[in-house]
Amino acid sequence: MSEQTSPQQLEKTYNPQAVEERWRSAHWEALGSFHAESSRVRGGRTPYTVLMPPPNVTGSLTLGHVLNHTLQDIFIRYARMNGKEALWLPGTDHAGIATQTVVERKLRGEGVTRHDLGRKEFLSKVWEWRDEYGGLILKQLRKLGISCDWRRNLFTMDDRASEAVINAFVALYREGLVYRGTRIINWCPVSQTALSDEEVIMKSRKDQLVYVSYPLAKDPSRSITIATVRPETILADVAIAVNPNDPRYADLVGELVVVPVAGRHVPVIADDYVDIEFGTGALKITPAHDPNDYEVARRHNLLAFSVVGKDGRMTDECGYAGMDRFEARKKIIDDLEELGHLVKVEEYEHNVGYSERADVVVEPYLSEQWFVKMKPLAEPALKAVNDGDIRFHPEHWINTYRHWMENIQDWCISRQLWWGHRIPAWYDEKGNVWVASSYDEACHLAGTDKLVQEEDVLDTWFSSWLWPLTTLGWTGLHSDNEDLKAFYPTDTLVTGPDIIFFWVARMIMAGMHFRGDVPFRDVYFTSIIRDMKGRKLSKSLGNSPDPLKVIEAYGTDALRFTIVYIAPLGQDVLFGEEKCELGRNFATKVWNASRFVFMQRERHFASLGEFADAYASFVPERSSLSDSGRWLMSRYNAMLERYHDAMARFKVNDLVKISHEFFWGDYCDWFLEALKSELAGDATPEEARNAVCLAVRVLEGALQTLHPVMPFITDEVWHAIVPRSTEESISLTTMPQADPSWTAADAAPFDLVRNMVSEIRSLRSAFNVPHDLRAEAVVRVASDEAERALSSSARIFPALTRCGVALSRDAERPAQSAGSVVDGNELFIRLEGLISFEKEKERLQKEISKVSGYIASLEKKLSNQAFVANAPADVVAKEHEKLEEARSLSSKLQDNLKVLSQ
RNA sequence: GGGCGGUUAGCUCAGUUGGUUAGAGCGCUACCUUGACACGGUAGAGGUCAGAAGUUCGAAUCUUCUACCGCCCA
Repeated sequence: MSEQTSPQQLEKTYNPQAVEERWRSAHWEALGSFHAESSRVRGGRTPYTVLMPPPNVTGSLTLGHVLNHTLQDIFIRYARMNGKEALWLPGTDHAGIATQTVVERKLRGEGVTRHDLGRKEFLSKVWEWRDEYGGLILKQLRKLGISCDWRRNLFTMDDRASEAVINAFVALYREGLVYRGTRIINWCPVSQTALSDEEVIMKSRKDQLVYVSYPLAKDPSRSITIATVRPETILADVAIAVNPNDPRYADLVGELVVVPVAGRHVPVIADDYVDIEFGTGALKITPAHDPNDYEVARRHNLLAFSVVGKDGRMTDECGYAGMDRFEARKKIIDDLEELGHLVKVEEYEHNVGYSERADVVVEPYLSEQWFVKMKPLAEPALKAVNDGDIRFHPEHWINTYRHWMENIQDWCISRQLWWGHRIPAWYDEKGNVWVASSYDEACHLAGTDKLVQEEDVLDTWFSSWLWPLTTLGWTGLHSDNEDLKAFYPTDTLVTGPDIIFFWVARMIMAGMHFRGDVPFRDVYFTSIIRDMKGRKLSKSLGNSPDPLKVIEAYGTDALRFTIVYIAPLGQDVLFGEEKCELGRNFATKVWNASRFVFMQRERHFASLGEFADAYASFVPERSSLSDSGRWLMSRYNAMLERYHDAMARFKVNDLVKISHEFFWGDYCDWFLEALKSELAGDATPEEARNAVCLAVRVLEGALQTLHPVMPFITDEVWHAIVPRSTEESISLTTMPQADPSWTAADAAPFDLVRNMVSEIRSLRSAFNVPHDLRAEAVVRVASDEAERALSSSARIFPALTRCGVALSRDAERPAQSAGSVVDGNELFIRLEGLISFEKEKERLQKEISKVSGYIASLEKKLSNQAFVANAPADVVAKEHEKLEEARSLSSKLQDNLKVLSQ
């Protein structure tokens, strides 16, 4: 046990770097403060688990990560401070294509390809790379001060996770949910691998729509014209299709036409798939290069063959072989023209699929791949969300989810890469496939050891979809352990809506299928961060600030606070580095206010020990508090109620605003300002100490509510409240709860004082009273309560308004004064030599006409029988009340005006 | 083509189940270095809530249509 305590005096200026260094993750990691244990759940504590979306191991920290992980940290710290056994599971993702690309690029710099090295050697190079650079993102995340259980850090290629992947694959295969088949898949010619539909991004692209005529074999004078955006694939045509209901081509169905350039004869077929409206109504059928054509060809028993290779170059026998597909496109248009087959060319804008990683046009490619049959998995996953077992925030994402689930396509999971989980399938000499968890098992099944393993690896998402299971130690169908029992299902998943299909939907499927229960209860979809012009952040635009530089300039707390403050649930956010001034300014405010409170503590207590004793036994009670103290307790408890409510509704953004507003607006601007004059006045030592204890108590509570957002500064200040060891933490304290016994009635007296202060300040300003001139005010109080409230806070007026305030039940308006009405009490400020009668008349006139307009609208409303008859009684009563007040205000103002006019 | 968002002060956004004289932050204007804080304080200016129609005693809020912007899926 360390006896070290933190300094009780705060430095004069707030230095975020020093403070944050003191309370870095490393400090808490060494102490194990954020470790969660299943044994404590068994002992009765409620678990709360957050699953970190594993960042890409090649990645470095972006603002997206900052937002996402700050939100997760807020959820987890909030839960921890509410007595839950809070577990945050961190890890990284092996990111097959991205990582392989990075390492291959590095090798290329050394003049080596992965094929030169061979698979085994290459993989060891990738691991070397991972060990050297793969920890970067985690190191950077630690800088954010996030409170994970780092002992449980998992990498998707770790043995435990790999075992789970293999076992899941084998299990699905045996259930008939994984299969191997020949299909048209999305092929990335750059990465040279298959991609799933989700890894293809549709982008608008200007191409040419080329009209080509195909002469009839029996009568070259007649022809049929088709329109295509991919003329280079004409070489692989197997038919021309028309709609059976299209009278234009009815007589041609069954005829043979000659494929231009290629010279082959292909039939004209009739198929419902053809859109009569599009182009000429005749469609070339090229089954190896278009999934729809592939289906048409199957229906008509036509063979498919390909003319574009894996590298995106032509493989035909018509003289284009070796040319890039886009060059071939240009050339064939020229050739068609020369041969007289080109009818016309139109500009044409359409959507084309691009590879997400390599950003090149994806080639629909006919090949044998592994797939997961999705329908049976989708059904329970859809039901879980429809039944509300999983809730989305914001809710509307349910529509997108539902639509995808209802139209789900099989998932292509094989990748022609080396980095990843190699598919556990082996081929014997006859080409039979044996799927098994190990080579030995496969040999046993095959009855031979002459087996060759499948070359392909699995899609990275095939390991990510098991994340809720593998992070808790699941390794296969029947595996179970204490962590799974205690922490599965997890609670809150924070992630971007862009991976709702890739990841969220598939995790739900895997959870339901392999564990029979949802993987999480709530999914919080984060905002997309854009620059100040609303553009997506990207490296190429150079509009992507480096979070680490922002942290250096403003502090981590400031960045965390700012990004959450500006990111409402479900809305995109526009981020500019300078917005962090918001967080920096607030951190400074927290620091300075705390410093002030501690100064008062030093002043009114003989020693820290004496304070600590008094503070330990301090209970804020109405009888011992001033009006401002009671007001503070009322506001504080109202704040707490809204704060917890915001959290329950996943409105993290509101929660931050609520704490911020309370701290700055209520605590600093009013309570501390009032406290200054209370302590400077004739308060007894006991009253003063009581007030200081209250100030510290509410400061401590406010720090607690801010802690999930600003972990560093709150821990620093918290340690200065009373002597506390550096092994203690505000993060391990219990979050204050609202005490409903404090009500608005407790706030009322001081609210009148506040309103009076504001009105006096307004009048001073309206008449340009020099700020250093002390003025005299008279208040004709309207009630005993008002008199009591104003007189008991009388000493704060001079400090806050530079006015002496005299109270009276029957004061006359002093000559040469400005007048106003505050909550029914008449206020006059003597302004000898300053007041312009004309100006005051004008001001009153303006005020009166404003109130008259208001009165008129209320009268109109209340004289409307339909309103009185239909509106709820309390609403009508409220309107009457408003009218009364407005009338009384109006008459007082008019009296004022009359005095001036005499 | 289908779906989902958005349109409120110069800018960025709040506005809970319809019942306010429509709010905040930034920016702007004026004043203020008062022993916590100028990364601060005080006061102020600024909006016919995209447009139209409808429902209602009452619409920024509900319905329909229109326009524009953004995203997702075909």
